[in-house]
Amino acid sequence: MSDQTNTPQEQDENHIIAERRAKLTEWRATGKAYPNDFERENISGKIIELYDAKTAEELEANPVEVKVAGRVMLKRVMGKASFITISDVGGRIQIYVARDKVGEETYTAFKRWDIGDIVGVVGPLFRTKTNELTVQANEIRLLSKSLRPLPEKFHGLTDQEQKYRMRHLDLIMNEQSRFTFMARSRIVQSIRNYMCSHGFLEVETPMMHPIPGGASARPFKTHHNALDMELFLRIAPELYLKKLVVGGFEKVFELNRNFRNEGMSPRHNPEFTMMEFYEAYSEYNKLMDFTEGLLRHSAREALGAEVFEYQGRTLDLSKPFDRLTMVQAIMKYRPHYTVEQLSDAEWLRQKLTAMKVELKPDMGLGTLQLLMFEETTEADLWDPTFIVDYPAEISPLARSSNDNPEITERFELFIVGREIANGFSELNDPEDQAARFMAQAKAKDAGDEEAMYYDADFIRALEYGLPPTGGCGIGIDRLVMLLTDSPNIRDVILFPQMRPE
RNA sequence: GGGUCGGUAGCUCAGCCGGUAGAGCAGCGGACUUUUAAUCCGUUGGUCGGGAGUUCGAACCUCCCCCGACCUACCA
Repeated sequence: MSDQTNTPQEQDENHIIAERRAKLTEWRATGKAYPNDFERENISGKIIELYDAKTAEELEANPVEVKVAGRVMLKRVMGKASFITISDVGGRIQIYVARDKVGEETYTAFKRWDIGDIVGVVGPLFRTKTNELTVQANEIRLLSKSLRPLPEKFHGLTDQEQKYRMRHLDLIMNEQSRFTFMARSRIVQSIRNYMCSHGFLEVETPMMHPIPGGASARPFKTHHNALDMELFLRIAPELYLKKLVVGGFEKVFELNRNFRNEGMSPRHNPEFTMMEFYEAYSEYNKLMDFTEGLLRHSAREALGAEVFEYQGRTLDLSKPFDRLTMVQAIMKYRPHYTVEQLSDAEWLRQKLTAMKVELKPDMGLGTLQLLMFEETTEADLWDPTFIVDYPAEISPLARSSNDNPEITERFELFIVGREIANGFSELNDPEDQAARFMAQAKAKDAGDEEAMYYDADFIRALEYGLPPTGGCGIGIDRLVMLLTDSPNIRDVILFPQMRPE
């Protein structure tokens, strides 16, 4: 396909692959290789669910014939009879293959098939001496030849890098990985259900933006040939979603990818999944209530529990989440600091400088408090905690507090020391928003690469009138990490970004 | 960016004080009609991540580089 694709000559070949290729050549010579006319009718897990309670006698009295297919995971040949274990989407099931049943020719061919091959089997269920529910093969066919050997059958694939680079192999070998991604699917489904059942409309807004907006982050750039224009992969859907609220879709959500051209870490992937929702006539306190409910719902759907273990430590989503300002949070977790100190910009400056935090001269009290919070407390917020009242200067899209123009009606939710969600009462005053954009544009000119652009199109939309609105984004990958006990974001992304091999 | 650990057969891993490479699984040949990581006998696989150096001799010691994991920092 592309230049990067290995040609057959370049592919790593070894004697095992050569041996399997030779078997494939034999197979081609004897008939149709890779047939697609096997009609699979049963799934292993379902068979076990339906018939595992049946005794050997019952199965003999009322034979149950099944047609199963799957990948050969284990193979035990004993002369004229063999056992194999095959794996399909429902799990694993054992097959008994006896020469007397399948015939001499098939049995001889079967003995040359390899672990990793995909086979189709037809026959009745029975119980072995050790009482394992097993399919007695009356027919067995090779459906797909595997040219590459699977990892060692007992230890499986353990190399983290290989698991990420060859997810297909990871999924073949590791039950845990299959479980994680099935759980991810259930979590995403449960979020959709929750949103839809609360009257939200799911929408899709552009991934390619002429002006990247809605967050403070560096974007990926691309180019549209026909329009001969620069485009950016979106860093957030926020501005488009608010336009939809202007348009009268009062409750909308979008569950999809964002792209940020920044560092990678166990908690950051360049493309990640976010669920953003907006609700007219809501505000940040109501959003926090709703977000709590949503997280409990997905925990129940995914795990059946609101209290569970994360990385060996209990995580309890059932209790009401703490709601603290940054100063309150610092004082709760670092009681040796006083309100007076934390309200004193000069004191904070000195303290932060001593902690080797880089400060800019124009940083206000709120930003200094935020830095202090990040430095001392953020990582310790294991139990779910909403941090509220973010400084206006770093929240250019959020509505200012009615009591104090320096702070906004904004929250971030922290769980196990990580940011999981970010929400606020939306800034719906077009003139205020225009002024905030101006300040951002100025910061960008001054060299702040993450500052926002002035988005005239968005201002024009606000000028038609955005109702009072609350909006929130939830990091889906990080939520899935919590609910699947995964320590690394790459464990919950099927094909995480990797350096080229 | 910094720190720690690692890269040896297709896979999982040993390899001590420097003496030129091992096991299990997989593969190949053989035995075996109820096995469970089947077992038993025999057997084929290696640019020891790459390069330079020290040495009579390097998987092992030194230096440089590449790749990865984890921690940390940065970045949201």
